[in-house]
Amino acid sequence: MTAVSIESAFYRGAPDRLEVPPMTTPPRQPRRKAEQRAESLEQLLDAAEELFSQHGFYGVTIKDIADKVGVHKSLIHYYFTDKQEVFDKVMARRAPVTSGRRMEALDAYEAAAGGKPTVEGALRAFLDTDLDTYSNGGDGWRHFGALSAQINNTPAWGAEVMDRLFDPVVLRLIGLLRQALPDATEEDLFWGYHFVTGALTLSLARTGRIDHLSGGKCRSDDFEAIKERMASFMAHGFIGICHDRAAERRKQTRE
Amino acid sequence: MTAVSIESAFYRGAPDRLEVPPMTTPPRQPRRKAEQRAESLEQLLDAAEELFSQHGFYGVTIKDIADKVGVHKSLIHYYFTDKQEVFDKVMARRAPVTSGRRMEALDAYEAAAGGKPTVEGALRAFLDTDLDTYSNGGDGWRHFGALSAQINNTPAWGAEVMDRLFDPVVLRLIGLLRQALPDATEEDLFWGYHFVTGALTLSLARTGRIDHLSGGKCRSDDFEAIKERMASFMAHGFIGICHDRAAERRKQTRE
DNA sequence: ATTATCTATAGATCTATAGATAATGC
DNA sequence: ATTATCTATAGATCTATAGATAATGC
Repeated sequence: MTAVSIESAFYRGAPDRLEVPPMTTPPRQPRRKAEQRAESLEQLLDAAEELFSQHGFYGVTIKDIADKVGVHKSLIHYYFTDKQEVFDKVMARRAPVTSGRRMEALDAYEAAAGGKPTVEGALRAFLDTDLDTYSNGGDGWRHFGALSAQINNTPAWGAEVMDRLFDPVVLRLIGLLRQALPDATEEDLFWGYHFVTGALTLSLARTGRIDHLSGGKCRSDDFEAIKERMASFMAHGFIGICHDRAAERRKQTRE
Repeated sequence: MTAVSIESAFYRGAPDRLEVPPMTTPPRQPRRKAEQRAESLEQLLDAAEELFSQHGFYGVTIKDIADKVGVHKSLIHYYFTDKQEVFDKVMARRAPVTSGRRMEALDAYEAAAGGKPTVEGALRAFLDTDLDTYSNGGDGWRHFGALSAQINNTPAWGAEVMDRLFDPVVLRLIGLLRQALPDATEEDLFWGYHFVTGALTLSLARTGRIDHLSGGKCRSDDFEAIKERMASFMAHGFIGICHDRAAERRKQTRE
């Protein structure tokens, strides 16, 4: 898999300068050892990702991860210094992808909106892009989503690192919301975002709670149903409180 | 503390039949051993609650809990059969309290609304009651809130038990929302609740994320700020999507 | 010659239990 | 006599490391 991405990265780069190959010669067949290493690493990270997402950092042992892949537990110490590094690499694998995609979507939306972004438009670029990533990305993204949801509510597990990584996209979204709602206070924008991210986080966790609560009418896995409602719901929330609270401020000023 | 609540439960019960005391004689001074047992139990549950809320079920050892209280770790096995029971009793201590208070608040609101409940009114009974519980309840409730937030996003830790306990209040809330929004589909009501509970959960976790994201303008601990916005924000969301989606259904029918 | 994987093992920690000790209860 | 707490310890498990073995690389 990684061998494939190395190849495609090579072929994607600067196709108009083929006369300068960056390395000696591109290997015809993927080199076996590099391939083996990449595969083992990926399998271990996949297994760790799934187990961490189900039981949390402390609920998983190095042996659990190795057993799931079918290798000896000491192999983990060959590829990683300790369990914390496994966890960190699980995070480092996908977090920049979702951050990058949302940033691009917000850039594209801002360009398309021509100086007049709407609340729902900005939220759609942010939310629907992410919901697509997590719903079309297969098991790996599904587990990563559940793990992110846990981490989001358990700051002691190194949420600060995650936060710092996502800060730029979030501030980018809030910048667009500020344009769309010039009368909103900063506090209202940030609290609104807080509500949005709480709802998104719970969605990524796919707990199955809504399935049984609704008697089967809704399903945690139904990200299309979430996409149909979430951006619109939250946009009405933003606009509503800004309107209500601006009216209240005017009333207080008059008194 | 437990001695106190036994006493008050005694005095609260049927004050018009004082001639039939249920036990031999109410003890003038609290009995020392019962008091000691109750205190130890409470201290152990307090310590467990705080530690679990920070590190999760598997991140806490029996020794950690005992050390925090200053007793020997084997004492935990005297009061509880195993760690799982400690965890379960931590949950059993406060979960029924928040469930009961919200149920009472919804009953009171329905009676006061005289057949015409509003979305925001119902949400206020549900949300503001809970936010009050968690913000005025001291450290114990603060830790329990953070722990609940973790569990909410980690179904493998016995969230089903919690769910079943909270189902009645949630369905009660949704019943009121259904009255307030007779045109809403069941799916819209349940997904709307899903968004609400995600936002509430993140609030209870008090992660500090919004503090640093907003550069200090908002604080995770500021439950008054949340109360000022949350019910109103969510009510606008509910009304908004029901309106939008009903319009869309009419449009599709016409085509 | 280097790399990937496994075997063996040390040392720490964790849960759980049996039984001793010190306090309160009647 | 009963209850609350502690001591001692067994057995399991966990992390981490040293070193052997079996592959691939040049």
